[in-house]
This record gives sequence, C-alpha cells and structure tokens, in this order.
Amino acid sequence: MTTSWADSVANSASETVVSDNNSLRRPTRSTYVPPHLRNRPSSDTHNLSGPVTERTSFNGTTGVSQWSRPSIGGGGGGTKPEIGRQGQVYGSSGRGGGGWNNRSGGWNRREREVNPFDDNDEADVKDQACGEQENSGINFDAYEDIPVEISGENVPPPVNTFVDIDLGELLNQNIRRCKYVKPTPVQRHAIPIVLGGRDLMACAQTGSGKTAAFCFPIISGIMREQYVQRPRVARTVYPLALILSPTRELSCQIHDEAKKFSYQTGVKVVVAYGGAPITQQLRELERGVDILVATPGRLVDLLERARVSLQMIRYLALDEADRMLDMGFEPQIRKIVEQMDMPNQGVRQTMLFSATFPREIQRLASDFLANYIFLAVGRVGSSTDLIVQRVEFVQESDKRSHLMDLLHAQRENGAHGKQALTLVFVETKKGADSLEHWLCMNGFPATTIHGDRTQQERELALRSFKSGKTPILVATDVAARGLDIPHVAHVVNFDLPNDIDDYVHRIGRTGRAGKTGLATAFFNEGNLSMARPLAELMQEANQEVPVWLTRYASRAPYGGNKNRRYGGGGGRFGGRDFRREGSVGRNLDHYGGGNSGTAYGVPGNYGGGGYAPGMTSAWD
DNA sequence: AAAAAAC
Repeated sequence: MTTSWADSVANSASETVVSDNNSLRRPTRSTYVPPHLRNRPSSDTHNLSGPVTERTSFNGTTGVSQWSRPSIGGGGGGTKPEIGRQGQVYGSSGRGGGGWNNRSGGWNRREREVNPFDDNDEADVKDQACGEQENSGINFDAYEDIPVEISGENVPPPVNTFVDIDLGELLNQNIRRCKYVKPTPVQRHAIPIVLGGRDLMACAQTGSGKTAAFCFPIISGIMREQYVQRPRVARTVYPLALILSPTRELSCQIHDEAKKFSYQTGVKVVVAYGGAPITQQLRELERGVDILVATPGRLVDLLERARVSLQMIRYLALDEADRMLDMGFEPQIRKIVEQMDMPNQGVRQTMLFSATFPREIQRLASDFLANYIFLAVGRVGSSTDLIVQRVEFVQESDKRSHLMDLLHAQRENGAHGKQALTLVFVETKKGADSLEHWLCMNGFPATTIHGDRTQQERELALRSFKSGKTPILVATDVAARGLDIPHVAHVVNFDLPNDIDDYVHRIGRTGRAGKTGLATAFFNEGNLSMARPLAELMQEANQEVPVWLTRYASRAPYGGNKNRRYGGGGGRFGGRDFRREGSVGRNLDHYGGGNSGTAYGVPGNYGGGGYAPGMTSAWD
C-alpha cells in the first residue's frame, strides 16, 4: 500500500478537525453552515498552527466554512471521535454500514441538489437489494471469457459485485439509481486497485465503463475523508481530485456522469473548459469543488490566475490518456502535472485510462506514475461482434456520391423511413463544413462538429444529432474519443485517419450499450499506410477482410500504427505493458481472470445477451 | 499534416 500521504492527511484531519469557531458565528446571508456543524461543542475547536486551513468560503472574506465536508460520517454529531472511528472502519468490509453514514446525514442539501436521474423512485432505490435477480437480459457470463492482462506488484484482487466493495451506501444508492447491476471487467479490476491506493494505467475498450471505474473510487475516497483541511487563500480553490480530458464535450460528459455518481454524497464536482464564459465557471468553483473536471487549456488559465491550486490534489485521472500525452497536448499536461503545485507522483494517486496505449506514450506516462499497475481488459473496439466493420474502395472523387448511396439505402431500410443516426468522420475542419453543406443541399439533414465552430455551435450540433433532428453528424476527430452518443447506428470513415488507434476510437462511437453497430470505411490509394493495420485489426475482430485490402496490406510498408506490436501480430489488447518487453516474467503478477494462466484467451463477446428494456449497463 | 486546447 502506498497510502502514506493519504493516511497522514486522514490522521491530521482526525487530530485537527476543521477549525470551526467560525461556525459559531451567525451565518451571513451569503453563507451556509450545514446543520451538523452548527453549535458544535467548543472542545472541537482547535488553534491551528501554520496556515489557516479551511475550506474556501463563498466570498473569500467571511471565513465561514460554507461547504465544509458534509455529513457523510457525522450522523448529526460530526464530532472528532466519529472521524477517528471512521478512519478505523476503513478497509473493513462493512456492507454499506460500517463507517458510512447512510442518508441520515443531517445535511440537507438534497433539497438543493438537482436530481440528475430521469426517474427516481427513492423507496425503490433504498430498499432494493443490489441483487443479481435484476440481471435478466444481460449476459454477464460472457465476462468470464474476457481476457485480462495485469502486471505490477501486489495487485489487489478483482471483485465481482459493487457490494463486495465498500464504496459507501450513498454511492451504492447512486449506482443503483444508474441501474448498474454488476461491475464491468475494467471496473472489477480497476476499482480495487485504486481503492488500494495504487497508481494505474488502464487500457480498456471504448464504452467499457471507464468513467465509473475512476469516478467510484475517487468519490468514495473523498467521502471517507470528510474533514480534509484546505488552505484558505482568497479566491483560490483546492480540489482534491482532477480529471483531465482532451475535448470540451468529453469533459462535460464526465462531469455529468460524476454528478450522478456523487448525488447527495456531498462531494462537489465542477467542470471547467474553454469556449464558454469563464465567469460562470468561476462562480461554480467558488461554491466549492472536490472533483474538478477540465480541459487542459482552461485549467492552465485558472492556475495562472491562481483561482485554482493543485496543492491538495490526491487523485489525478487522465481520460483518453494517450491523446493527452501525444505531441499536441504533452507540454500542457507536463506543465499542469509537473510545473504547477501538484503533489508529486507517489504522493498523489494517478490513473491513466484509454482504449489504446501506444508504447511510446506508455514510456512518457511512466513519468507521472509511481509503482503502477498496468491493466488491459479485452480487445479494443473490435471486441465484439457488436460492431460490423466494412471497408470499401472509394476514389476521392466518388466519396460523396458513395456516401449518398449509403444514406439512401439506410433510409429506405430504416423504420418509418427515418434516417438512423450516422456519424461521418472527415480529416479536416473545412472538409467537414463542405460535406455538411453538400449533404444538406441534397436533402440529408446534417450538422457538423469541429474545432472551428463556437462552443455553442458544437453543443447545439451534438444535441441536434442526439435528438435525431439532424441524424447525420459530420465530425473531425474532436468527436472521435469518449463521447457517448446513444443509438449511433453507423460510423462512416469518409476519410480514414492516419493512425489505427484513431480508427479504433472512431468506430467505438457505435456498438455501445449492447447495441449493434456498423462501421464503414472508405479506402483508396491515399490510405496505403493504413492497409496493413486495418487488415490486421479487422482480421483479429473476425471481420470480413476484402481480398483487395489484403493485397494492399501485403505490399504496404509498416505504418499507421504507433503501437507496433513487438514480436509481430500483437495481441488481443489495445496495449501491453511496455515494462514487460524483453523481460517477460520479471515484475509480473498475473490475474488471468477467467483464463488464469494465459492472458491471451479468446476475445470476449461482450454483452452478447443484449439488454433488458430500460436497463443501463455500467458499460456506458 | 491535421486536430485539439485559453483569452
């Protein structure tokens, strides 16, 4: 365990409870003191030496602890001994009991917090056992076939149910509200690793439940240490967790998810990204933040303005980590992680997630990690028979009419002549605009999303697409990663990307949540470098590889793949631990999951059973 | 070479 830092924080918290002599004051109009902090016995107050450490107050001047850690453990008392006890309960397997305070918190924010769930039957959520009987319709047995590769020292064993993990009753309730019945493979392995205080590099296919995999342990960890003290500097906030992602829309999506998971836990999640007015984001930050979700540019801005400090960061998560560390982003990420006031690796806990992890990126990433565990779950994108991949030879000049043919056919086959949601990837922003225009002119309602559009336009485009108002979305790679758009029936690679990993991410926009999807790629002489990796990928995924593509592949040079798999052929995974190269057998600790012994089992057939109506899988 | 990401 490498939790020494966190432990010391917990200990110091239990010794020097937030100085709340302020809470004896009458709350001013602009501040709020939670009930359990009001009229606390004076024996709880301490004279703090050193810098004043308290949660940033609302206006930065009153010093009243507005969002002091809410009542998770307090049960209305919130006394020091409570906290100490809670610390000791940590790690014991109290099933939602133990050190957790379920719902009786005395914290009345549930009236103030917007319910992020569509349908919320409170009684149902609280009383229902988190049982397997709800699983009907989901073929979880298929999980057993999923190959898992884990390396690193002293790997915590995986869990089989959410209840096996002591995440806390409040979080468990939210998991039930999300209708997640059982952890996905990446969650089974990743959550115990993170709860165990370990750093993690996790490689799991698109749509495999990565967001929850890092959010659950972060939220749970923050809930456990409710009285973490933070410095108080005017207008500077001190989040405990930072989640970075490469696009604004993805940050929004992670934020929305995290809000659901943290509903009524008192853990505050705030999102910050560019292209939107900063003032509103500042206001949100001032109201208190535990988990900050951000894109790099806006975060750097906030750091330079000293509106955010990373001094108290205990959890750092990079989503789409390989993108975050590629040439375009690396300097910014290094600045944030290494040149600001973020605690060093080994002090904070660092988690990197992506569906693809090129070797070079792994090398870079190891700068940020300490004694980390590498986890690869399943094969990427191809995972499944859920996505049917097709590749067609189309000359550049024929692409538009060919696309039109596809769309026509699709419309005719669709129910009620409705166009199924189709996501069309192109290489350039200009190309996106012109294709969108052309589609509209030809009677296909389309919109576009790319980096030259305003944030407002981007978000409108996404909404319009999701709602089916414009069932065709022309996109650059801004939409390639992470975005969870339900019901995308067809991904068209109008222009193939230059890297197979980008292809993997793009086609992963379909075939989600147990639904089947179709991915069509237009290939021509301009894509020779992709012939080999594409043919290999499709073959691994048991897709039909056209003879002409095989011919191109056999002639083509290596290319299109930063992730060249040593020893040829590659495996079933989007990546292997680069630490293992040339040193197989060293530094290893294997969990074969269902295939103990061999990490290379037959690739899984995920979620083969489909989903019961209204059932949401944690795979989203 | 392009895309993304701050004002």
